[in-house]
Amino acid sequence: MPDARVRTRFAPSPTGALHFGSVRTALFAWLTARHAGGAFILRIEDTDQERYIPGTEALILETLSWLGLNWDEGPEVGGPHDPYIQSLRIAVYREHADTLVADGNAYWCTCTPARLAAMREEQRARSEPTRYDRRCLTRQAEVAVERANGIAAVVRLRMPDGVSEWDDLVRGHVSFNNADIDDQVLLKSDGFPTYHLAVVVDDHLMEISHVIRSDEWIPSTPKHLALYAAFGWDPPRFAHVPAVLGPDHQKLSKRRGARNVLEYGELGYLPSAIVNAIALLGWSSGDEQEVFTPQELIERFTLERVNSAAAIFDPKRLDDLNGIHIRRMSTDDLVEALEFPLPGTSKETRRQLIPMLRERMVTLADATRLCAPLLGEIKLDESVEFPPKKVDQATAVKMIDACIEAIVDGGLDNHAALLERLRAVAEAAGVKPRDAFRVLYIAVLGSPTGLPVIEAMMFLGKEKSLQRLSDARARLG
RNA sequence: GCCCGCAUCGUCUAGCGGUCAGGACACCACCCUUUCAAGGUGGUAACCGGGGUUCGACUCCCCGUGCGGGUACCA
Repeated sequence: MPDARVRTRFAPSPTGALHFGSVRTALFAWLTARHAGGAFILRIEDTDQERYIPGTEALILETLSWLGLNWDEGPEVGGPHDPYIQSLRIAVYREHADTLVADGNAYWCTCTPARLAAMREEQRARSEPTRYDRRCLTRQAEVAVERANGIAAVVRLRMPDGVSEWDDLVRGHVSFNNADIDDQVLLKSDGFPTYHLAVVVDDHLMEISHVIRSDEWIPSTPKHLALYAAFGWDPPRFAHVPAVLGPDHQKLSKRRGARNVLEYGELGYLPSAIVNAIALLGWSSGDEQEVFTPQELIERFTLERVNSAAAIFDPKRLDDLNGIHIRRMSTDDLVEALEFPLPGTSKETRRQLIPMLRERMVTLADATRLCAPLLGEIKLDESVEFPPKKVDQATAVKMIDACIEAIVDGGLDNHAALLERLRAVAEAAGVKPRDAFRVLYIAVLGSPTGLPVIEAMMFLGKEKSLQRLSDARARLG
């Protein structure tokens, strides 16, 4: 159902590069917007000055762009709700916090961190939930004096009584008893808002219709709902997507080695394959299709089909999908994509290589290894048996001599004739072609495996091929 | 401690009271084959445990267990 009113956002904090977990959340939000024909907004949540890591903001934009997750409003492109960087919107949050205090939905608090810590410790000891005891709420006149005297103060949400509940698009009905929920700090003593205040104010002001975020936010949602109610605003729909776990069953995190998604590009993974792989982490189409282009994903994706259980990322699955996406690429696109793994080659050279390469790459980087014997000299590897197993010296000599002879006679243009002639020699020697041909692979490529040998020789040309064959012939004695 | 969530092959998942529990990755075998791949065919492999509800539970309810998350003047 096209619905231009659907507005989703991805709101990362610039505290590090994006990993598969965060990118998947971004993807789900992007797909939801694109599926509906709505808008996708990017907002930078940099309200924590302590954790800010310079440069990561640029990294985030680069990652999303590389993956093709384009945003309609946000950094670089602007939009009607500019700025989209929270540290530039401090006045807005401050104003809203004042309103909350004026209406009695929030209050100033001057409790010290030390008192708070002691309080929580006692609560734990009594098996009670840890939450602010509202000491300052009962002494607001004194707090006002303290503030006037320059004592550090924060604004806390006055969590209402009752129950908080909502129908989560992936979880279904969720409810919390408000008595278990803390009076959250909304404005820190440094004047910056906490996430909770900023996210609600911005999501409302930016007209976000669907808040799609990771499920670690579930316990905070009652606080957000209380804020919407306090402001008199309609809350958005919520969709809490499950976590992505690493092979150790722990949540993906930078510490513990979760890779920066951009690194996958350097390793030769395609954006479309990565998008496909992470979409399948928690989402399924409902039929048996598992290979999707980004466009197909846009058509098929709905939040209702997102699974609520955490998923472990499987690199093998990405490899499989990457190979499939490479095989489905057009030759022109491959010519471009191969420039990085095959530096210094011409477009024409890459075009010639592609037919041999296409079915053999898991990542684009495999092209480097596979093409090395064709683009440079072969390296003699001591560990490569020559002649190979199941082939005796005499047969090896016959294969090489026959190959040299055939090339001298007929050149390299007639692929079929050359193949036929070599097969005949192998059979006459009583050796299976599969074994006998290994001799040629080692001679021409330096390895018993690799690109198809006749095609490789055609690429190398007559002179170079003959040279390698006679070098190998000499090694056989 | 307190609160919340999740639970099907090793992994990602389908399933929405009655199925031989399906697919994909990985793995194994075979076929194809100039190597390696790719492709094709087949195979091994799962409903966390215990109670209910029901004529009948993977499916609904409860308890337990396990795992994850929250519990901050971090997001």
